[in-house]
Amino acid sequence: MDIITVLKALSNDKRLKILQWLKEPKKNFKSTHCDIEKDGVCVGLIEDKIGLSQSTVSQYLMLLQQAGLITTSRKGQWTFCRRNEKTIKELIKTLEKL
Amino acid sequence: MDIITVLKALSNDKRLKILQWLKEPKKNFKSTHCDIEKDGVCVGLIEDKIGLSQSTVSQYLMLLQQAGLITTSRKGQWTFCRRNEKTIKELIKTLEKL
DNA sequence: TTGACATATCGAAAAATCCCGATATAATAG
DNA sequence: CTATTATATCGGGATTTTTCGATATGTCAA
Repeated sequence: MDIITVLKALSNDKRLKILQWLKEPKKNFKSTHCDIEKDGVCVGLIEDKIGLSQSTVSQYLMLLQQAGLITTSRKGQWTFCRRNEKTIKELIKTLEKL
Repeated sequence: MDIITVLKALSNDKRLKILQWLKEPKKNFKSTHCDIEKDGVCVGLIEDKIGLSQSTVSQYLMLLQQAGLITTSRKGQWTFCRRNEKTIKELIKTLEKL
């Protein structure tokens, strides 16, 4: 985990929002075509909710992924996202020692 | 505490370094003219150590202060800095709930 | 009050971030 | 194979961040 990369990724209210939403995917997203609990949240659902362009969301998710804050998995035509609690815990541990 | 302001302030390795140094002022700074333990660390000591211009350091400290991460107090010609543990704890709490 | 030291503020160049629309790619339905 | 849907990537304009040198301000000592 690169602490600066992680902190930068979090330093944006839209990206922070995404991470918050992904904490409780079922509560925050509704899908007709997939099981959010099981699969995760697909990119399109985030796009619909956040009020940013498709390309921006795609780039933000890539950023969050590179920081290790989310993981993504492609299933057919969809890319599913979940939080990566490991990095979030690591971040908190690092900040506690800071 | 504005979480985005705090995260932005932390998202820079020099500023993070300053905050780390201020965790153990006595270990990280030597002063001839003041009692670090009692007064805090004066701006000049940070300037000497960090390898940035005086103006940049002054601005970074202002930024950290505005984020609530440090407090400063003027004593005579010196400005002394200390960590503000309150905000750091608040940040950690917020991230734990995130 | 004048000089020396400590710090703050100003103005700006360079780099990074934010965010978009257009376009590319990948997968599926028909 | 082709159109449609989902996502990724490219190129770029606008804004913010990074960092500096120059200058201003504030304080003390002589």
